[in-house]
Amino acid sequence: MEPAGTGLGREGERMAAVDLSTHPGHLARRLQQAHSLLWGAMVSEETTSPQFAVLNALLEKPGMDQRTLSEHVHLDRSTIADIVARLAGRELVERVRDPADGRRNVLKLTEYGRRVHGKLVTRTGRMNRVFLAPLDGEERETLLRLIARVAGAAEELRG
Amino acid sequence: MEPAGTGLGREGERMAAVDLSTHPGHLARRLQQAHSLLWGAMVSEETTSPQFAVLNALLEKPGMDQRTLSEHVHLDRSTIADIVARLAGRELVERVRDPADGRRNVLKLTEYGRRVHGKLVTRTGRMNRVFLAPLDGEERETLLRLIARVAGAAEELRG
DNA sequence: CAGAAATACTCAGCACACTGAGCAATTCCT
DNA sequence: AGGAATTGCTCAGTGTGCTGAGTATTTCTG
Repeated sequence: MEPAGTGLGREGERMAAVDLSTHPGHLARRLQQAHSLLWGAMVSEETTSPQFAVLNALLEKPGMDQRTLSEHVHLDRSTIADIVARLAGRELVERVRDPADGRRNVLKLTEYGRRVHGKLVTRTGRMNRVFLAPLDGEERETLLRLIARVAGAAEELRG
Repeated sequence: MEPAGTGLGREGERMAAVDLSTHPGHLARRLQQAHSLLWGAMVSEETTSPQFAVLNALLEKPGMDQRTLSEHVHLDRSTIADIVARLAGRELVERVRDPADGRRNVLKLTEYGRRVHGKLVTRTGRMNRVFLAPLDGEERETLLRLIARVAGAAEELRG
């Protein structure tokens, strides 16, 4: 299965360097980085992609608390707190303490937040077409499906 | 080509929420995050995946300066400086001013750095098998190839 | 050879993303 | 009802990753 898998170099080489282009983690980082650069150029410099994910989730399910939101967009509770604080500071999101349960922050989009989301949806569609331009329709679908499968499985490993 | 592409909601909905699982950027972030979690559990808590990429590049081409290194691993010059500083602090990497060109830092692995790299290579192989376990052999190859194509093309867009 | 351009790096500032510790509020159990 | 466990959030600390400004060194040009 592995022709020269362990990478025993010739002569006195102790351990050969590895080809990073076969490492999914390295590729994932490059992909994410390339995406975030393109996002800044084609979608928005103010609102980042994770921020958009939060806006989108809150449009779909207003009234969520931060924990539920964090599960929804697959982000850490602390990270969500940071992002929500920034969005609240920019008046895109309204965050109020739940009077019925004093632990929770109840989150909703503001009218302005809905407007911004709408604008970003359009631009995001354009950007995704450019981003995936090197692939044909079937390849695009395959890529998204395979990433979702690997990411989903890895996320399962630690609830 | 797009059955209901623009997402015009029924009734008075202004702009429907989007399905993030069709957004490569969101999936890329999840993939990277899941990977980094698994890395911490299966490979190393001290040495991160980008740090390993740097060690690996320096094993392959000792004597590089930071700029060359940054192109090699697709990381920013500032980010490389941070990472190299951490690795140098842990005595994994030797960083000396080039006497022939006082602008450059010449970088090399220490003997200790080579030992650490060797240990990580083995563990990284194990981890990658677990990470990609949900896919069969052909799917793995496809996933890596498609990511590399999209990332490479996007990196081209801005030299 | 002196000034200008290019190169390599550093530094500050911001955003994301995690862990672990701690606080406050609620719920559960006796 | 009262103490324990759970839940939701915040805060501090670390690492990754970018931009933009600034510094030092080398190279290019007149």
